[in-house]
Parts: sequence; structure tokens; C-alpha cells
Amino acid sequence: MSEYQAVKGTRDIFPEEVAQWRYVEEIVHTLSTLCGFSEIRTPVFEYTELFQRGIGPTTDIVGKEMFSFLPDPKGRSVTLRPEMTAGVMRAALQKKLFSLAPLHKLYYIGELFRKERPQAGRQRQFSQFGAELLGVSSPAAVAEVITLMMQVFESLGLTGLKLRINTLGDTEDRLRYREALQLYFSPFQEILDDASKERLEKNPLRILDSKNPAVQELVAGAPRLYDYLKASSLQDFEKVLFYLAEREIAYVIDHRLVRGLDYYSHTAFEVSSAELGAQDAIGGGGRYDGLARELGSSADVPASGFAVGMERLLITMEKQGLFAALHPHGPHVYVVVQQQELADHALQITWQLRKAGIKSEMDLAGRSMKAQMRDANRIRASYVLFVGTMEYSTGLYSLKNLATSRQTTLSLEALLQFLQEVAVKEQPAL
RNA sequence: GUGAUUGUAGCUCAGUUGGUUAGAGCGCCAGGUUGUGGCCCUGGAGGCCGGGGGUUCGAGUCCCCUCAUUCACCCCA
Repeated sequence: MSEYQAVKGTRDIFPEEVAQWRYVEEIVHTLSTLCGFSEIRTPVFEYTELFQRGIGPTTDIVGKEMFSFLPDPKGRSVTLRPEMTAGVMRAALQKKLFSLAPLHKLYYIGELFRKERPQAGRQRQFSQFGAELLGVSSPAAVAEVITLMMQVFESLGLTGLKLRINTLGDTEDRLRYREALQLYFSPFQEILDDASKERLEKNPLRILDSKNPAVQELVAGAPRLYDYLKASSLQDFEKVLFYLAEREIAYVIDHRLVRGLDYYSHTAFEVSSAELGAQDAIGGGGRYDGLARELGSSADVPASGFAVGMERLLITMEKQGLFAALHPHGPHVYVVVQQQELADHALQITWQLRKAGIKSEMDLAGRSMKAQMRDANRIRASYVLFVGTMEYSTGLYSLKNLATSRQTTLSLEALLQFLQEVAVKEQPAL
């Protein structure tokens, strides 16, 4: 074991796996663009207050999971971003995007940081892709982001995902419901665990998704938010469901789905994967009409969005065998040199091939021909080009197809022409 | 933050009631074939047995501490 290892909760992604990431990222870029979203990249750290205000001081993320530090003794505290939405909204407000146009559709792929104990599907540094639709508040807008998210899953070939959806109503609805909940739970102090008691004061909605069996029994008899929704809120939700049904997106309504972040209102949703173990949420999101005001905006900027955990997505895809067809190919040509005196000549040819756009490789360690051949085989080269005294003197080179073991002798010009032709045929873009 | 789990070669793992120089398979390197790979055969390299302390004539094996891993809780992607 080496002296240094990756920091707890972080990991390295080696080339083979990077190919999987690129494949997924490609689809995210393509589909997001197709749906009219443009990419935004924001800093990995922000002033700590942004998250405190944006995510909410009662949340676990802000309460105990942030990596915060002081860049200089007199400086303001900054925090490695634990989620994306607050930063994106901040950027949009700072740039005064809404004075240019009322509506903005942004998407992102980026790294996040949360100080939690690592476990299956959970790291301290992880990645999410997501989209934010800023400036409109409507069922169509929520349906738009959900559809994009599900579209990505579908394009990747994922199956068996479960989309749960709920409505949290608007601020008024929730305020009335909140009181009802407090009234209902208050008599059961001895049944409630410590966390639930605290939530009873600060955010009683969160008691609903408690996993404590005793608490769950209570929750079963609790009043339903549904009954406290005003007609317009109910209509709003039903319209969202209508859009989903129309697009043949399967969902289940889950009245206990609350989600941990304070800024949600109306629709909230979550997608889980059976492949994931305890941390089975692969993506989630909702509508957050109040966030902009919370961040100091003088005007309302209603919004909705989603975020998908890249690592969890990749794990699920791996489990479902969706990377099987993804085999990164090696160089097109491996230049094998017979004698070390000819190594420079071989190098020169290798570079000629590369200049002609032919992916080429050569042994730089001065190993035996056998070793070079084995290497060519291992890195899955298509052809081997032999450079020996014979080739050097005649200018005619032997090219061997490793798959068929057939070998031909060609001049350098003919070689380049041939390889360029087969290269376009055999190496389609990723 | 809490609980449990596992640390022996690059990887997957053996290692008997504590007993000499710690093993296998795969991988890696070399040779068999001094101009030809995958298969096969032969050989080789590679281990502070996670780290520290203790018990013992003797510790990979037993005890304590520590670090790390993994899984779960909490919560979330």
C-alpha cells in the first residue's frame, strides 16, 4: 500500500471508466441541447451564506455536511458547493439574466462535495448533471424538466427505474398543513424520536419521510397535505400528471415524498433504482418558486429543475450491462521495430502516420519483438507495421492485420492511403 | 456523527490447535521461436501479512490501541 491514498470519500476514474463517463456526458449534452437547455458552469465554491440561505438552515446539508473554510483570516467563509441549484440561481441573478429575457433554460454537469460517511453510492465528492428552468412557474415547465431527465435515462437504456411524485402545495397550503401536522403529532411526544421532535418545530413535513417504523405508524394516520391544497394547487399538480401521462412517463404518487431541501414548492419528484442498495435515489427535483427571493432577488423568479447523481447512474448502468457494447479501441497501427538501431526510423514513421490522422503507437522501452507484438495485441491494435532492415533498405513495409493474421507489403505512400481508407471505415466516431 | 465489517503479492484469495526460508490462481517480465502476437510449456520478479504496542522461547495466527476499507443508520444524488 502506498503512503498516500485518495482522500476518504473520493476516488480516481481510470481511462476505461472515463470512456463510460464520456458516453453518458455526451448523451446529456445532446439531449439537453435538443430540449433547448444551454450549459452553464459555475464555481465549485461559493460564499457560505449562499447555501445557508438557499438550501435552508434546517437541512442536514447545511447543518452538518458542508466543507467550509476561510480563504484568508479576514475573509468571508466559503463552502465547496454541496448542490448546484443555489449557485446557478446566484449566477443568473448576478448576471441579471432576467432583464434580457424572462425565461432561461440551463443545464450543468459538475462536482459536488458533502461531508458524509461514504457508503455504497455515496461519496464526499460526487457529480451531478441537472437542469434548471428559470423564470416560469407552470406545470408545463416542471413537466419539461422531468421529461428531459427521463429522456436521458431512456436513451441510456436504463430500465426498472421508479419515478415517485408529490405536491407540496404553495406557501399558504403548506403553512396550514404545517399547523395541522403539529397539532396531530404534538400529543405523541414519547413515540417521536429526537430528530422528529426537532422537525416538529422546524419543519414538520420532514417527519413524513422518516424511516423509523414507530414514527411511520403515526404518519399513516396523519392528515394529508392533499386535503389542505387549495383548488388551484390541486389543478396545478393534476396538470403535471396529465403531461406525464401524455408522454407515457410512468409514475407513482407518493404522499410522503417531501425531499430534504427547503426551497421546494408544489411538485417534488424522485427517481430510484433497484440496483443501488440503501442509497437508491438516482435523481430528483421539483419546483422552487421562492428561491430567488430567498437569495435577495427583488422580483419573483419561479423555477423548477432536477439533478441526477452521475455515480449512481453509472453504477446502475454497469449493473444492467449497458456498457457492454462500449469497448474503447486501441491504436490503429502499432509500429514494431526489429533492431534498436532502427528505432528512430520507426519513430519517424509513427509520426508520419499520426500526421496523416492514423492513430499509431510504438514501443518506447526498447523491448524485444515478441514483447512488442504482445503489447500490440494487449492494447488491441488493428494492424502491426514492421520496421526492419529489409524495409529500411527497400522502402517496402510489411503490414499485418492482427485479427486475420494476413500480411501485405506496401510502399509508404500506399500504406498511408490504405490505412486512411480503412481508418474511416473501421473507426466510427465514439 | 453512530453501529458493524474487513485489512496477507498488481488482482482474487489460501494459510491447519501460535512452530523454521508465507503459498496458489490470474496478471506482469523473460525464455522456448536472435523478423511475427493471441494458445501452450519453462523460468523469474514481486510481500515491513495495514501501522504501533503487548503476551510468548516463538505471532500472519492471541490481546489492546490506531489507521484504512466496506456496508448500514442519519440524510441525500
